Amino acid sequence: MDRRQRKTRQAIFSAFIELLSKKEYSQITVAEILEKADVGRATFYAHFETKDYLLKEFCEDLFCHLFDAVSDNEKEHAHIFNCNSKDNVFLHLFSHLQKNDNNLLRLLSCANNQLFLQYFKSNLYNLVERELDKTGDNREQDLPKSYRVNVICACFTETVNWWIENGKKQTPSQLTDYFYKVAKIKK
Amino acid sequence: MDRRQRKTRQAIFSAFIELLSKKEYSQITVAEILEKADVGRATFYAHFETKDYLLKEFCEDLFCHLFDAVSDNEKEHAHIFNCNSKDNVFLHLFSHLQKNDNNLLRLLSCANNQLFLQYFKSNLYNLVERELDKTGDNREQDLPKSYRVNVICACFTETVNWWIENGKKQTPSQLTDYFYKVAKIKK
DNA sequence: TATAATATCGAACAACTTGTTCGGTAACGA
DNA sequence: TCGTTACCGAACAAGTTGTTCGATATTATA
Repeated sequence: MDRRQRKTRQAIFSAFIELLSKKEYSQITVAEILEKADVGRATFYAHFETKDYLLKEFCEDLFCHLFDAVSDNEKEHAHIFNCNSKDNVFLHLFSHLQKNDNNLLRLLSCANNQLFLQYFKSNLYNLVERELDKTGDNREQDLPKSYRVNVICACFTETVNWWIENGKKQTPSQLTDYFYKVAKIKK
Repeated sequence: MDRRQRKTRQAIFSAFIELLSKKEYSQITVAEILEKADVGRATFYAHFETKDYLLKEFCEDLFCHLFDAVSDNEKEHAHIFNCNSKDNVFLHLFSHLQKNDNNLLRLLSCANNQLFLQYFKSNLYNLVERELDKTGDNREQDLPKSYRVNVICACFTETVNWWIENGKKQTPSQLTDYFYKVAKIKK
């Protein structure tokens, strides 16, 4: 990718983040993004078909990085973020969230949180499914597997949401503790 | 309220429901609503400040009816829907949903479901809190009460969501059973 | 360094959307 | 019956979206 393209793309993403933390997604206009990113109108549309596509690509970038980091840790027990390799995946996720990687928290706690939580949840699904398979947990309860996975995802998401809305007072390991209590997953 | 006002309001709501089940909320224009409702532009804006206010009032109408019905049942053990008064509130809610009162299911299962699930959840909060107080459940676990309530709401909402997305195969009492298993509320 | 490719600019553009205004008409409640 | 008020419809300004174009600057590459 051309350096100019990278720069433009980054400028647009940065402007977008800043605006998102101030106002609702639907209230943001392309003109505002252009001004803040200092980018021409035609250039914007050369990168993104519409504002919705900007959001989509933006979220994909964001969450891919987060979940890739977690998955890498799972496989190689060591990755770019230098986490404790013995962490379980959920503690790991909570830790990344606390470290505020990629301004993720800023987005999850703004007025647009529902939008991001949605993306967040869908990324979570595979992770939870893998975790359940690993522990053989789902056989113990007389519940459809997809139901159990969905509920656990919802619990995790709600844990993050609650944590943010209540001032982020708990540590990642406390959150993990809470989460395991309500989700009742085998350790 | 003037009969003309009632009729106009209802016409707009109906048009809105129909459009919502076909396309995304953000893609719906006021002009489309006007055409389907057969109502003048000025009239629309005499009723609702903006499209967002239309959504807000619409949701309030919708969920107030549902949750009022449930609350009434709780208090008086008999209400307009002629439900079994011995039902617990959650079974009661699932039953109403299955009966498709007020086209709620149509809305909860369309592309805009997140929009409504959000409203749904906020209405659920008080209900769950009351239920926990009644059973004294929250004292048993070493978890903040607001956290527990939020998680239970999320579980309920996710149960509904999962049920709809998987073809509504379960009965209300099965759903209640599932829900109690994952939420672990005292009966 | 020279060259070809291409990303950006900026300005203008049509099409559409939003929310308001206003005089005339019809339906309503009392 | 009569005064009130909701509705109509048409027009309107302001703002937004997405496109087009030629000119300019940056880039990768040979």
